[in-house]
Amino acid sequence: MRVSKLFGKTQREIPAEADNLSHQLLIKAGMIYQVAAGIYSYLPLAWRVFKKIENIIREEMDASGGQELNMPVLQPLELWQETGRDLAFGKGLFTLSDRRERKLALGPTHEEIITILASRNIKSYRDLPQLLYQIQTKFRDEPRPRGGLIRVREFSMKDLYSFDVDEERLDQSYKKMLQAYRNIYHRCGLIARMVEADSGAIGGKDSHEFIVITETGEDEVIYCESCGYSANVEKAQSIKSKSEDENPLPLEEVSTPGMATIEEVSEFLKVPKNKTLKAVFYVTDGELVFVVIRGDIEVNEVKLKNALRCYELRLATEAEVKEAGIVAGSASPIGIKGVKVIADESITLGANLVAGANKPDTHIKNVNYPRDFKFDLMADIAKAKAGEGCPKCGSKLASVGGIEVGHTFKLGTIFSEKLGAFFIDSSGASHPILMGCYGIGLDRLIAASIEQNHDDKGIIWPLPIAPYHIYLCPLYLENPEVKAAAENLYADLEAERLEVLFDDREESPGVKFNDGDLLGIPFRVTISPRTLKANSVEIKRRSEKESQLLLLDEAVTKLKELIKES
RNA sequence: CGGGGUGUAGCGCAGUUGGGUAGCGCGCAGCGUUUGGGACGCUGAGGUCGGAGGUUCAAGUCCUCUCACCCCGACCA
Repeated sequence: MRVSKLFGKTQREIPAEADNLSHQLLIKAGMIYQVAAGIYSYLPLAWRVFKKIENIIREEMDASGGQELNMPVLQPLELWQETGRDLAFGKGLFTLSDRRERKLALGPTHEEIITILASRNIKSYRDLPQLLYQIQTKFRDEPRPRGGLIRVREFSMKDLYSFDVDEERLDQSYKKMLQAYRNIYHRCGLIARMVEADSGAIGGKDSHEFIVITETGEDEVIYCESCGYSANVEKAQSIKSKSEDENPLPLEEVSTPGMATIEEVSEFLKVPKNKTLKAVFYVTDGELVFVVIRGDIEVNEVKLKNALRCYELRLATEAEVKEAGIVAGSASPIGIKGVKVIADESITLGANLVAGANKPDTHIKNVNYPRDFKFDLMADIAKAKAGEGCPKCGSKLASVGGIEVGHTFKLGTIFSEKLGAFFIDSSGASHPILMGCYGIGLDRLIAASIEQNHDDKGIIWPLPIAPYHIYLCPLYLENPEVKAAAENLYADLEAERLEVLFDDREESPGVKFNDGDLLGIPFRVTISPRTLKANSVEIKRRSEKESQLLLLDEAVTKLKELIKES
């Protein structure tokens, strides 16, 4: 490909709205163009990267026994109502009506469709196991698209679904996929960390995410250096500090004028935050919920949502709290009525705590559970923090940010039961098929790869996903010798079917070098009067500083070797 | 949806306070001189000032409504 003909221009300045690194570089390199919030066009260079990633994924899926198929984007909304996932996805589901006013959804994922498909085509244990996948466009009306390709509304996902006869076989399929995923990330030049995850709207039991650690990641991983435990913060557990055992003292009301937050109360009463109780109010599917948790711990809303088995969860407004007759700032589980109370397990860690009094400007000292209050449900709804104890080994937990580039779920039988995907075993008995699902976001993989492979000059593509392998960069093209040598070398490289981007523009060396670095092509081949004097070309890896001279005659063979080795 | 911000040439911005000729840099086109890490000179093209309505002799600037985009939070590949 000749740069002079390449569709898409590099930019010297980046649009103000791009503040994420991969987003900035993709735009600066002229690889993507934003059409609307979370909707992008891919220009030829980025599209080549996309297709390479797609092929790597396809190869790995096929190698582990997957069969590729294709399912529709347009899906009847009824199907979603049948599994209740129209509610689970809520507004995230793009919906529309056809000319007969039939409701349709744009598929955000395909468990429903694939399960129906399985129910028609899998009848016997002899038909199992199956690994079925597609690489296809998904639509999700994200509340807030962001970060360029990291979070978009229209994106490409490889989604594979496994079908097995029992848990044990499901585990085997699951393991197979985990290994395929590791291969994929490795081949894309990514270091991805596998962590325990919440299964969210997809549902199911075991779930893992693959997170690429980056500076600008939107996910948080809690992990343990010593035993290797790692989990998304949404799922992570931790051992919280416990205050010293004390004998319960009698309740005592204290005046706390104007003190509403835990900080204020703890400061005012000279009591550490972990010896206070905090009240937090949520509204879930229309109902007010009172959450009690130790003052120094934050509520993990994902865990809370799971504990309540609800679709919608949000913090209650002040008005809603007031309307329920609760005194914000001094709310207390003691003597509260008419509200569902959820307690975090942390309330058992410590004695003689400070809680609200359900009276303005008043708190109560020496509150002890179970002596002083009751609740409707106790669960682990605490957010884990770095510095707390590892749930597996007790060592100190740490935290890092990253981008989720893959998610796997053991679905079990939730979909097969709802949608009637059963098989007959060898004894003639009918069972629901055990399912798993496994997703990788391709667009995000591109973004993550840039986040992990770049320098201040631009992108450094790992060879397997680079749009081209060689940046052929002649200097002083108006010099006939340079011109002839460059054209010849270009023709020879093309003849060997090497992937060459030929910068045939009459630009200054600085412009060419900078563009080459920005585009991140792995090998740069420079030809100039200087190199020709030695009858040679200069070769430089994008990832390294040093360059080397190669004889012109040997250049093609040598480059071929270098690319093969990489 | 809650909070914050921005819309003026392809990109980055000034001009809005105090209404009166549409500006700068980069990029783009032509010519010339340069050029081993984003060169310089000259000439030129490019604008519904996000949109609609209003006030005014006159609106990029004032008023009303509206749309889009970005950032922080709830969502997730």
